[in-house]
Amino acid sequence: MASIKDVAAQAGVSVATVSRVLNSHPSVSPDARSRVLAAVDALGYRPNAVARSLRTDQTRTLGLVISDVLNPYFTALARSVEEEARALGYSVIIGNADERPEQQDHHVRTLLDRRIDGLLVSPADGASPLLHEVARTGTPMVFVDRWMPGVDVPVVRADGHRAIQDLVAHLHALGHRRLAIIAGPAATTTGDERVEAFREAMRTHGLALPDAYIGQGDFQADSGRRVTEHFLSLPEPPEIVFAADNLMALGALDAIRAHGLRVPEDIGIAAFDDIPWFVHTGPPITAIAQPTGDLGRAAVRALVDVIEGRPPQSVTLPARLVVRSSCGEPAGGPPSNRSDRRSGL
Amino acid sequence: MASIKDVAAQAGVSVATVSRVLNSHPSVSPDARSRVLAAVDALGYRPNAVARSLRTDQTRTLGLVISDVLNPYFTALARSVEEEARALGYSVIIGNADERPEQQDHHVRTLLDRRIDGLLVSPADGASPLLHEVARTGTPMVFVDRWMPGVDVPVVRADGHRAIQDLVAHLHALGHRRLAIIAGPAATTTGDERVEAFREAMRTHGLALPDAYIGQGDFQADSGRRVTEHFLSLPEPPEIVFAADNLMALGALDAIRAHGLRVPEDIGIAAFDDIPWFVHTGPPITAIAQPTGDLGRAAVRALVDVIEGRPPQSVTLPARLVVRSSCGEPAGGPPSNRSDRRSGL
DNA sequence: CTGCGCCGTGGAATCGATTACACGGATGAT
DNA sequence: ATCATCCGTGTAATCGATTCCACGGCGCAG
Repeated sequence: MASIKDVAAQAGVSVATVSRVLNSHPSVSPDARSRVLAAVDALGYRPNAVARSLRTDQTRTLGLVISDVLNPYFTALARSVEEEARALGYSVIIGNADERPEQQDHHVRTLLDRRIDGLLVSPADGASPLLHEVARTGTPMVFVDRWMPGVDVPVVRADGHRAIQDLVAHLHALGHRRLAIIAGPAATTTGDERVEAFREAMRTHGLALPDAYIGQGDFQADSGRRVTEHFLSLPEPPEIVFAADNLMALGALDAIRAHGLRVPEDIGIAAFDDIPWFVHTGPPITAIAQPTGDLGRAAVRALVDVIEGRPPQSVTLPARLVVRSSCGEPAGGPPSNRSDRRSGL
Repeated sequence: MASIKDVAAQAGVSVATVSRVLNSHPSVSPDARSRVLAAVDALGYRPNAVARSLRTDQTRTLGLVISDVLNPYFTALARSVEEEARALGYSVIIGNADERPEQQDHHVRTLLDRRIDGLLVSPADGASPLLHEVARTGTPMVFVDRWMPGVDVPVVRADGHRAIQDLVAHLHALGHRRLAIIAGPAATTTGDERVEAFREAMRTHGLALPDAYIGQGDFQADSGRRVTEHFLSLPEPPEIVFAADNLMALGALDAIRAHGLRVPEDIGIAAFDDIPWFVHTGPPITAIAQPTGDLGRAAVRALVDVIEGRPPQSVTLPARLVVRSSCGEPAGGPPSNRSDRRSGL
């Protein structure tokens, strides 16, 4: 592969001049510039980003460590992150933690070894010493979706409090009283937060939330299955199961189907995260939608602000309830939810 | 951030010795080794991968350019690719083409600029001059899922011929005669191939496949919607719509729902690609499943073979039909498909 | 006419690693 | 005792870029 030396030789100038042309430095004669450009073209020369990074101490690359690539919520996030980053002249390297703290740390370390300019993380684990260390050493970092309490880093996330209140109000209005939740890992802020918001909403509506109705999941489908099995085995099973993410909702559906039960007649279901498929499940699933696109864009902007020395901003955007029929037919009869005419994918 | 010089100073040795310890070169005294290790630990030193790559001319990184991150098939593929690569000591940088040739080329170029050791591509476009060029210059490359005819590069993919034959046989047995297909872009091999296999299977069963029943899609949900609208407006609409990927199936469902039609009573649906949600759609969708995990692993192994100078192998694995109820109840009555008890996500 | 300053350019240092080569000392063979 | 060998180590070249500094030539002002 041709190097800058080859270009310099071909153009009859020094490497310094070639570099100046390539970086559009002002003081280069039109003559030299065109000879360099011609040589670049002739040789199909492309600057070696590795060498350039070594010298300039910047890679124009962002690291994004997401909790799970198989989760449509995170891929939607990843997509908007990459798009915004590209628009700002950065590339993105994605690391998939698979909800496993060791794997998260592995990716963080690898990304740091490659000297990425900044890190976007959705921590799979509230207590990673490595991430604490990273924050302490001043590596530009922004948390997205989840965060770590006590770490002074901008956070970009959606707030589900209001939407969860709306959800419980909706369920209450439909006559449901026994509501259960499949929680995310307590080690994640989103896990905690959603349970707390749910608990609070239940209190607001004068409903009890017994411990038996709080199942411990891990944001993966299997745990949704397991917890739902448990709910169904209770002497008095819940009327509604609310899953704290879409994959656990998938698992819950698996379990319900395995028991030969019908939704919503025998048991209702709702989920945090809205995905295109929820429109077409049997029945369509009531969900809380997050503004993934805005989240991704805001996260990148905050991170780039840190990197380029501007004061960054934490951002919290509201999530919103999307009512479908998985908890019983909303008043007014047959499906008429206009927002569902297109899946938006 | 501490460099190798700092470690050398701290340990009282030269940088060469530090490097030797780090690369477990044999001739280092136990004493020096332990002093270096202590210094590394004290300083929290991590080798700069950028500098290392510049010197050794290898990055131990693979590039993966997929057609669409929002497509669960490709994220499943990406996950298995990353896993296998990690097992072999490589990292993976994912580029998302979004089914757009320019964006694909953008990522290919960026990856090459970073001097990745090898490239895994699922070409969004049959004729990218850039990819031709890359193949010609001998950059290690392997095609996965889709390929480019006439480019001499190993291909790892699933073969759907047999599964499509099985699908048409199944539909024929259910009494369906008017089958339509939503094809992928003709510029992709998978697009072409699936139509051809379908056409052949129709012929085998003595069925006609009029041009009006071949809709042109682009592997995205919107096109599935559009093509299905068209099918439904035909004087004699098809009894079954077969979508060449899962996103177009999603779009088809959107269109069918918008028309207030029921599946499978009014119209049946089947899809290429199986995803966990197909079990829970209303009704569960008959699909052709690809062995994504094996595909990803085989692709990485083939690529690493090329990189490390071993003879690589093209691999073709069979896809298989998974019958559910979206085309009508299979003989034997109510759902009893054991393979659907768990979603496998 | 002289001198100052600017412009275009090249030489060389630099980034942080790896590694070829040289060198001194110890060891073993004769 | 002598010499070859080997081991552990350090010096310095190198990878491919960027960028500081110096230098020659030219234009312009005094």
